[in-house]
Amino acid sequence: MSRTREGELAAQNMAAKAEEVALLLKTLSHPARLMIVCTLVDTELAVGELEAMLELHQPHLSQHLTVLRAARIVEPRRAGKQIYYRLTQAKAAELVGALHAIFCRRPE
Amino acid sequence: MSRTREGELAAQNMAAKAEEVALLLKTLSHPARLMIVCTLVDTELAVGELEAMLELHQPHLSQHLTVLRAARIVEPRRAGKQIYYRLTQAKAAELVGALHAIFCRRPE
DNA sequence: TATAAACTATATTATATCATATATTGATTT
DNA sequence: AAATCAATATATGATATAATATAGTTTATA
Repeated sequence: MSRTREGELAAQNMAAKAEEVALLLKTLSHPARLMIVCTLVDTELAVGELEAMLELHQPHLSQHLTVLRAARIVEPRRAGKQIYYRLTQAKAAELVGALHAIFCRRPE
Repeated sequence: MSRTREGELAAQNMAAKAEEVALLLKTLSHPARLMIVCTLVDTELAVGELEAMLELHQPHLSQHLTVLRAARIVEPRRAGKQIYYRLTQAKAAELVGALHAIFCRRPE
């Protein structure tokens, strides 16, 4: 295979992967959504609990949860009047872990 | 300090940090910009080289480089007619490394 | 001054955000 | 079982921001 043809393929593979990852980053690139995902990283929480912890207005929170649900980053479970959310994507959880390690560690 | 006051502080600290990180994610959440940053992760490259590797139209690429420059993720160095770009933020580089580890590893 | 490399401006179109108002769903009381 | 309440979701609309193509501009060298 010619070198330029190889380059085209490499660019296309990279573009496909970049599109997938960029989409996830975009979904997480709002402070509220990032906080939601961070808060859910090691526990399931009801909407009302998130609301209290993050100090977000209810419809606003709900709208962001809708975005995260659509992206399949988060999944709801109904229990009576309340709806509990948890992370569903291992990769998203790993990413949050990495972000925490990079940006929230103590500066040496 | 009261428990609710503590909670407010925690929420505010988290919000401040989330805003910073979300901004970075947002800057990287476009496929072209993500590819640019990935490509620069271990080498400096001229605009023309990026153009060829990523198969992007020149003004399009240049506009994305402008965004990355404004975010101080990338820095230009002029050498004659050409302008070489390189990463300047250790944290951004670490993030790209983490993304690579999470999303580009072979599935087991 | 002509050319190559890269940047900037402009205009169009598409998306995202967020507040307010309204709807749904399940539990509780009468 | 109808009315009510509490928890959450959805709809709507106003405003802001982002993406991208085309055209024009700058800078450096030959």
